[in-house]
Amino acid sequence: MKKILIVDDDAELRNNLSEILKGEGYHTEEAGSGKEAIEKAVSSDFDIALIDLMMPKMSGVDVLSELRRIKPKTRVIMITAFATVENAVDAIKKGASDYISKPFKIDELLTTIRRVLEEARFEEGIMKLDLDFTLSSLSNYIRRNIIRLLSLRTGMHFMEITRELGIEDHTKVVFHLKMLKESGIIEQDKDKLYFLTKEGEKTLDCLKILENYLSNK
Amino acid sequence: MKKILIVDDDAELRNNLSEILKGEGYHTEEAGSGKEAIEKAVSSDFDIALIDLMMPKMSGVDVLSELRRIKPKTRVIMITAFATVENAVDAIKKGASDYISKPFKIDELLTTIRRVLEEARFEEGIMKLDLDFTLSSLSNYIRRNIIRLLSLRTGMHFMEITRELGIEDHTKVVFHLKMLKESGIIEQDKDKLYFLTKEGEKTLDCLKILENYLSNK
DNA sequence: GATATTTGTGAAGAATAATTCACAGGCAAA
DNA sequence: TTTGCCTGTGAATTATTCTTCACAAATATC
Repeated sequence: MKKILIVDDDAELRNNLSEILKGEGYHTEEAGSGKEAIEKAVSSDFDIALIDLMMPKMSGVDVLSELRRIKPKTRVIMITAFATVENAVDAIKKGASDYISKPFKIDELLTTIRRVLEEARFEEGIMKLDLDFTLSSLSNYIRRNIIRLLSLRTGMHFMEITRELGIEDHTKVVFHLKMLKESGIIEQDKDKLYFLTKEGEKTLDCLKILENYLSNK
Repeated sequence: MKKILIVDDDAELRNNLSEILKGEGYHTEEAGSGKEAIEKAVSSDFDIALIDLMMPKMSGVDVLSELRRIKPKTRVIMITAFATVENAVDAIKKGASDYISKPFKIDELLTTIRRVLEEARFEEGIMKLDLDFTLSSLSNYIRRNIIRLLSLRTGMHFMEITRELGIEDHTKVVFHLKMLKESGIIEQDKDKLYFLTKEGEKTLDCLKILENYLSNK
């Protein structure tokens, strides 16, 4: 069940929203202030936070910023009575997923929530793919060595790599180079020199992190 | 061929040592000062550095510290004329692999070198194994999910896990649980509850690190 | 231009990992 | 005692990954 945090200083509106969302099958919690919102967010993982822009003390934008910092996975939908382009753009820039203005039709809100959840699901899938890719690239000893080699001496020829690895059958190296190329970890320039891509450097970082972590036991 | 860097301000001793070690089948290079030693170490990977503790300007301990920083894989054997417990302990604490005092019998030195090389080989093997293990455990989606599950809710029954994963064929889960058990990542108590081991928590940490790293792009 | 070296392709096969299926002991509830 | 669910085993099958081999285009070298 998806969890939604409702942040608004208007208790009646909070209650109404909460009832409606519960009726739609969501789990909801309410916060009457920015401070309360952050406290609840710390102790629990919400899928979505509906945040009123205009609140006394801590403004909605402040709550947004803090929430994004502590729970980057929680999607934020900003709600406000005074819709201006500036406010909206500002909120989106600061990481809000969407922005709707009071008074809103409840269907509009529900649609927005569903879309944002769908987006989250999709992006999570993308991340899963990235992780799979990275891990499967790193899972092979030869590929790890190729990555390390290319990080030390950037721009190596095929035969250089093969010899450095001490592998007799060059087509074996071709195989792993191809895999790394397909994963976007390495690339070749016009002179056939192999390089680590940006992604490849990130992957190498991951490897180093793991090695460090495992060696400091 | 193993590469040894000899660091001593006494040119004659350097030469003698170098000749002997070459005779034993090692590749050697010489450095007459700490500065020179670091320069050579930067541009080349040595398996072992023999460092005299007492040198003008940059002391052997300073060379040791710097070398450990830039080339952690190079093993260091400290050599000194004035063997004191304090010096020895200090050097070992700072990462020297061993410590011998002048005048030394050449056999003593050769034995020490062989032992240190053997240790290095062993430790490298262990680390490679650990890394392979960890990566292959993490390389599977189902296993990653099991690890995550057990980190959230420690001590789960087999069927709980299976249902939570939404997998119909329970024997599939058995397979991955068995693999994780064999890898020492999870274990079962007398009530058949599954738990993450210490190693498992470390593995989970690795996973989290990677996820965080990949998501903040 | 001939020859050698580099940099590949594609298919077959071996090795390893993962899934599926048939079955079974243990235990708790009816 | 029977029924049903939990927790498995072991073997057969399928999928995936890796290696090997026979061959070849492109480039460099003599």
